[in-house]
Amino acid sequence: MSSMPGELPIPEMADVDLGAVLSALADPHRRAVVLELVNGGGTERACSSFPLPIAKSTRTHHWRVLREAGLVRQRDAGNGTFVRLRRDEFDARFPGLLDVVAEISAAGISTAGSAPAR
Amino acid sequence: MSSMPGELPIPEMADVDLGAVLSALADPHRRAVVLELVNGGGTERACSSFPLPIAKSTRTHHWRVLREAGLVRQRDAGNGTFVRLRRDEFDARFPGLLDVVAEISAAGISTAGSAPAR
DNA sequence: CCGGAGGTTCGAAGGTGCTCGTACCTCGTC
DNA sequence: GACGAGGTACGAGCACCTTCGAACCTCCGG
Repeated sequence: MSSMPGELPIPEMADVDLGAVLSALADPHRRAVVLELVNGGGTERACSSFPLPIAKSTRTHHWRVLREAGLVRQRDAGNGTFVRLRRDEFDARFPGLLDVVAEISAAGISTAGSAPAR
Repeated sequence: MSSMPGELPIPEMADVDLGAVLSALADPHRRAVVLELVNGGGTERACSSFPLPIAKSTRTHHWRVLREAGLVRQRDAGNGTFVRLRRDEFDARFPGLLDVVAEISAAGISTAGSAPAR
């Protein structure tokens, strides 16, 4: 439990369940967020910088789900909150999962121009 | 739409959504089944051969979910039904996903202490 | 000091998912 | 033909998920 200043509580990676992870990634909004984080290369991002077409309170809900599924770490900094993928930890516990999901999503989201088999 | 004798209707693989797949795999019972099928190497198996501790009607429900998520093909043969992974098709559309999930699950099922071969 | 942007909490509504029991069907077997 | 194993269809209960609005909080900037 990293009780660092502003750091929101997250589960021990060893306690994270694969079912919870898959459930978290099953939602389009959450998957889109994780996608951007993966493509962002481990950079920390402001929660407000994601163009999600949903209410504020719904966002808070989704951040909690992602946090409790062990996917992200969230930090409270003054007037805003920031998220960071738990890349290394997560990959150690679920090797290849993030990469595979990211690659598949990228292939499906592509501007239908370079999309292969269809 | 394979309307073969006894073949239950399944979606075109191109129409299968990643979210539906992840949802399907998020359930422990369904994941266990898929696991066994993956480890079974493409072999067809009787639906009744899975030791699921749930009611008959609940099984039917899970088979439908797996079918509609594009994961399995189901065949009605006389007094029983049989399932088969849509291995090749699925891998073409979601490369690596089954392998990754299978490997992670296998690692988690092991006696949780010994470092499994990786 | 005041306003607004960013977030959280709470409660509620609507939908979906997992579960079951019951009823019913279809084979294969005796 | 009767019976049982295997399955499906249907309805119900229950829990959870997603969504929202309203109220409230905390900062930063002017």
